[in-house]
Amino acid sequence: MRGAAALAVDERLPTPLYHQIYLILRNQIIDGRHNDGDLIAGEEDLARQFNVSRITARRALAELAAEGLVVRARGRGTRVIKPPSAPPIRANVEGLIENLMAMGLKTQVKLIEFDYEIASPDVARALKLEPGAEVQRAVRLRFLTDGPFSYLTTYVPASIGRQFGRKELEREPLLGLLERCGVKIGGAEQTISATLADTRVAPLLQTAIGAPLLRIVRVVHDREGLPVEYITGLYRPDRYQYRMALARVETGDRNTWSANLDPAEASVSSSNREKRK
Amino acid sequence: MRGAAALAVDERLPTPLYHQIYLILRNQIIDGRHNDGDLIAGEEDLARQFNVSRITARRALAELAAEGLVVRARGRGTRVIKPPSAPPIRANVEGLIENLMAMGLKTQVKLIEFDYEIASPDVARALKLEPGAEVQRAVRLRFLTDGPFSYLTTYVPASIGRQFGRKELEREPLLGLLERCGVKIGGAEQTISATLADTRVAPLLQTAIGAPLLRIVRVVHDREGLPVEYITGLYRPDRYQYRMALARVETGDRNTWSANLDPAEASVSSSNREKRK
DNA sequence: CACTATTTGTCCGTATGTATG
DNA sequence: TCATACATACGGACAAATAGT
Repeated sequence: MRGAAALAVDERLPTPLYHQIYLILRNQIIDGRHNDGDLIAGEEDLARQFNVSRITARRALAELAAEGLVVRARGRGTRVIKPPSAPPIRANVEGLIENLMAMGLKTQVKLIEFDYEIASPDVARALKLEPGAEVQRAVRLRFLTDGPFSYLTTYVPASIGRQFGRKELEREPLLGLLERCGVKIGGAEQTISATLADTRVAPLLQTAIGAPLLRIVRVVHDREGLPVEYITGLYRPDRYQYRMALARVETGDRNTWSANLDPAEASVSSSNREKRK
Repeated sequence: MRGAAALAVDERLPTPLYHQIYLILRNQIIDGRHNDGDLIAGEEDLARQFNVSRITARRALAELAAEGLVVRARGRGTRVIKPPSAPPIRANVEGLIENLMAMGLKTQVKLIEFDYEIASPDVARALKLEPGAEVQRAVRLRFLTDGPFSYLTTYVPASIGRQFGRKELEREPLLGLLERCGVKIGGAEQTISATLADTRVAPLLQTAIGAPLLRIVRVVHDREGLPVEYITGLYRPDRYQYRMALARVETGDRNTWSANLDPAEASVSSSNREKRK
């Protein structure tokens, strides 16, 4: 009895009802709960389901139609249009760090901001600098053929950053620049999370304000464990996803679980779907 | 010249202006751009920055204050209140799959829905079942001490799922149940992405509609490569983050990059911050 | 070819929320 | 606080296209 699960919208929220419903339906379609051409609930049905007026339900469907997720026709109902499969173009690399390099080489970059500034508390802590130390800060946009997919803010200790400038950053991946500065990169730690697009990044990433973004914060360190780069990346989830394979590894006689990241790769999907007319 | 970057709100969006501004300020505070007790822009300043009226700016600040992110006092301005550091409690496990098991054992689970149904197209494809095959579907909420942090929807082929029921699902992690059914788990593939909380999951995760969520879609397969479980998990990013360490590995004489996930772990942070009064 | 049921498209009037000055 | 403008949401009514009998 799936339909019995209480679907509800909340009138007290700042978001309009029609948009709440739109989001739910959109999720259902993207999650693959329908086949291409499937008939979905009409205006009257939706209105009953969500306990709203027909006009409100109608507007939610209109938003879906404006985005091209459904087609509507009088007397025929509302039908789901599945995107032309949008097969994820995967970077054919193995290994995560190699992948990071390959990404830097295969995509186009635009340098948005570049300056030297006093490290903010969080940045200083991550790079293990004393408060007040200077860092090089760069904001870059990364492009795929069909548009921007990532917004990267990088911090490098000024001592290292002085050895290259704007032009190098626009041409080469930062990891490569660091290596050429004599930094022996040992590894990295990263945290994957999610945020919303605010008014600064939304226009740059050509997405809507309040759209979900994948957020990856990474600290790269050299072989001595000294941090050399602090980067936070915001990614459009429709164009970039983090893919990895987990393999079970038997360790000795105990029936313990251990794991290993085997063929790890970030997949870049090229969906050309647009937001909000 | 960081402040010069054009901050703007979009009037064409369905979200009210005051709420857009609220989200921006909230992000800035959470991202650590201020220290505890820092003074932030007042009503007049905000109104100028975002090109809105003072009342609108005021309301954004009022929402922040209601959430406890700032304190406001006449004549003293608006000051940031940093959450009590909220140190992420890390699961002390090594290895990703082991981690998945440990998570299942250490956290509380509530079974929301449980039924058998015909596999939707995407589920059938992921589990390599022919269209129309039956699957066991379970929706679970996972709790930390301070509240829910993940919403999990799992699909298991009915042939396997018939061997356990509701009670087992509430007590044991699904991976353990599968093992006891004779399934030899070989590994998994997962994709990490981001979405928005819709009206179904938002109340369950005790978060706002439209809040960002980490989304992990995973297919677990046995040693023959046959899929045995399809799971999509939605996670509150303030309570659950995906942490991993990347290590550079020298492979032979070529100066190539290879990578390995070494001490991988998911960190669970216990922030007790509440949303929307 | 009706006739009908269904479903979308369009219109009205009204009440409330949002935002400005 | 007030007046104004616009968006949101409701209920109801009718027209137009489609599919089935």
